[in-house]
Amino acid sequence: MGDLTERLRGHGRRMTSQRRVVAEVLDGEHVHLTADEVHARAAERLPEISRATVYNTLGELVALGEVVEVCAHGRATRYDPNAHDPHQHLVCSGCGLIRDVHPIGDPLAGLPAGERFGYTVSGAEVVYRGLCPSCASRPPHA
Amino acid sequence: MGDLTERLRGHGRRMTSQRRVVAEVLDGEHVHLTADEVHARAAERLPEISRATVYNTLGELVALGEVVEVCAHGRATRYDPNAHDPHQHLVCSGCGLIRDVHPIGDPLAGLPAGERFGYTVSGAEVVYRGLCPSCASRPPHA
DNA sequence: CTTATTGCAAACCTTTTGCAACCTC
DNA sequence: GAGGTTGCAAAAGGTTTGCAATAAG
Repeated sequence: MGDLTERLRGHGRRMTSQRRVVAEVLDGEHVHLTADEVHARAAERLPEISRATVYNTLGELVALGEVVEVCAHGRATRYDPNAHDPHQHLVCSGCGLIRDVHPIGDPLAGLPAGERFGYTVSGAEVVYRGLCPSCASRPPHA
Repeated sequence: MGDLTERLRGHGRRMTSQRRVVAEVLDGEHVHLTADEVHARAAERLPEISRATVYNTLGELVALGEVVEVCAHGRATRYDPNAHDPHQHLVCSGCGLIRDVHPIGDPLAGLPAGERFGYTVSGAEVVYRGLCPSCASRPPHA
């Protein structure tokens, strides 16, 4: 999978230790980290790395299509390094836990030409909402 | 359609001029306004209305299921008053223009039991991405 | 009257920006 | 060396919060 590092270089970017570390953090944890979490993990290996650089690098990776932004209603944006495996997200309305899921069929198929209003449609992001097992068993009293 | 006003009262809320004005703004414009735009339009009729109150009211309407939050990658959250007509969104990657669209079939049907990981899945939000006619005709040079 | 609701202003959090120093090619 | 990158620190949104004043039921 990984080697975002290689891909960054392949796109004409200079290879710096900061970019390497950010790429390693993303390759290592296949979860959906926030920019701040990426920064924290990166800082364990490269203490002086700045938040700005983490944002820069994440932005580049997103622009290159190597990482996907997952927008989390209100909260901080999360970054999904699993960009090469087409998938969607199942988000718990209770605790926010995100799981990767693989729906059947092409989501684009559901949008007929008559509903495209002249747009050149290139993709579809689906967010399934529900309660994870642990939130479902514990009613949202509080 | 509208009358969010009635529904707010129906949910045991006190009826205030602020809530009425916010509801009217949403009922009137079936576009996807940001909280700030709602505040601006509301202030035309009720100059002293505060941003905090607009946020409060929008939050209540969302909690009551009368309005849907549309999260706009990075930019400010937009509010969709068209909550009673099940639909999805087609977003222009160039300028951010949002259109309501009605896909064929139930989006939930694409997620088989084996991909639900024990979640109680209750809904699906789909964001179709593409370029609107005007952005498609003008290459993203700049 | 009771207490939900408001307005104000300050606090918060996430993300962006300006710029000199730095390091990769 | 040249210029892409970085770190810092400040600024910029967008949204939330605390609390006294206000007004709905």
